[in-house]
Amino acid sequence: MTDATAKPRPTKERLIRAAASLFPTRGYNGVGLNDLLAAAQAPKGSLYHHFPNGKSDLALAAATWASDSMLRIIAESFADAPDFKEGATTLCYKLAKLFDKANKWEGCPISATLFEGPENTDFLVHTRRLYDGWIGEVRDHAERFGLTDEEALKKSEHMFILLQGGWMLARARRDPDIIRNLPNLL
Amino acid sequence: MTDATAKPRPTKERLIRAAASLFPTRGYNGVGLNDLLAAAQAPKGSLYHHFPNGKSDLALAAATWASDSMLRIIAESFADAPDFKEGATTLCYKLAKLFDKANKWEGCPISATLFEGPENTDFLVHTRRLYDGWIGEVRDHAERFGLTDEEALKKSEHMFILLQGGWMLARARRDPDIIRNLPNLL
DNA sequence: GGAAAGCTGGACCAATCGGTCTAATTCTGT
DNA sequence: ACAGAATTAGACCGATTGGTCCAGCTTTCC
Repeated sequence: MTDATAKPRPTKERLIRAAASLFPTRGYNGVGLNDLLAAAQAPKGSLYHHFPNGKSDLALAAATWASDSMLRIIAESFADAPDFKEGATTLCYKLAKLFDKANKWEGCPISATLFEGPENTDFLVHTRRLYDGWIGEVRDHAERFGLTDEEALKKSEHMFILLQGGWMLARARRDPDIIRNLPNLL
Repeated sequence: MTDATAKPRPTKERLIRAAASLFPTRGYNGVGLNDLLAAAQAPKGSLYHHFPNGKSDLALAAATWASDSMLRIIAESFADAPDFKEGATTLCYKLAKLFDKANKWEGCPISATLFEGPENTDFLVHTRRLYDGWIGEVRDHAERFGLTDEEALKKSEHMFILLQGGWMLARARRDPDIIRNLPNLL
């Protein structure tokens, strides 16, 4: 079946990727363990070996993994930008492209995964930390472009809000252009 | 138990109110029929009498009901406003107050209820319609204040995006002031 | 008063949920 | 080659899920 030379991804990573793919589209409670395990091609034993707390552990890990991807995209977008606004524009175009490509119309990987999970405090804290990670990454670039600390913070929070809100409207309308137009609102 | 003179709310309405209260906090899949029925103090038979398609029907009705409440809040906010920005500010303050008061930190009643429901097309269509209802209501007021059609549309979509994104950040941070500050980003 | 319609109460159902547990298997270092 | 650890495989579990169904209670209307 699988090519003998291609070594398959380790199980733990397969689980995380499957979770990061499923949770944002159907939400934490909308995805069952069976879906997860089928998508990851892993048996139940492996799940509870790698994630002793089961589903919730996996969800936290998946959200972190997805968040790291986003941090990378943010960094790439601002890396070669001449100024903040161009960086933001690049970022929005990259994200819109993801929508186009996957045609999956998933929600924000953090919000969709963590907001509707258990009332657990861990989930709330984790959500906040990951959000702040995004905002912090954008803020760093804003400061790099000469904005004062306060300006940079405001700017990055503004960017975050637009992204989250635009994401939602784009999802409902199935229209990635909404995200592409976001920088005009900055 | 209940005052004999006070006639209880009809069952159908109790179900809708319970759904509109539970779904936004825990999401469509996070709320079971048992929770719903317990909160509404109604037996299962009543649910399927009033909503033949069960949970999904109820969710659609609850989202519509919540959306109507929001439309009313929007109208009230802009009714006596001298200009668009003041109307928007009043709206944000009203919404922030809801957060303060209920201390429930629920999500947007439409997004939380409908986005993670069944893959059903009805849900998507309904989401879009309700969203457009909000945007349309704001747009009407913008036009009333003399903006051109195009300006008004842009403004109202902008407002919507800020509201959705700000709502999310406010929820994660448990900080209603984020919503109060939204008009400054317009 | 009586029949029909509207509504309620809840027993009951198959399917699925998240989770546990243990035996077998595979990997690792020596 | 071998021991011990890491990992897999999946049978199994009780609880809960959304949904069906019907007997009975009210209400309404003639």
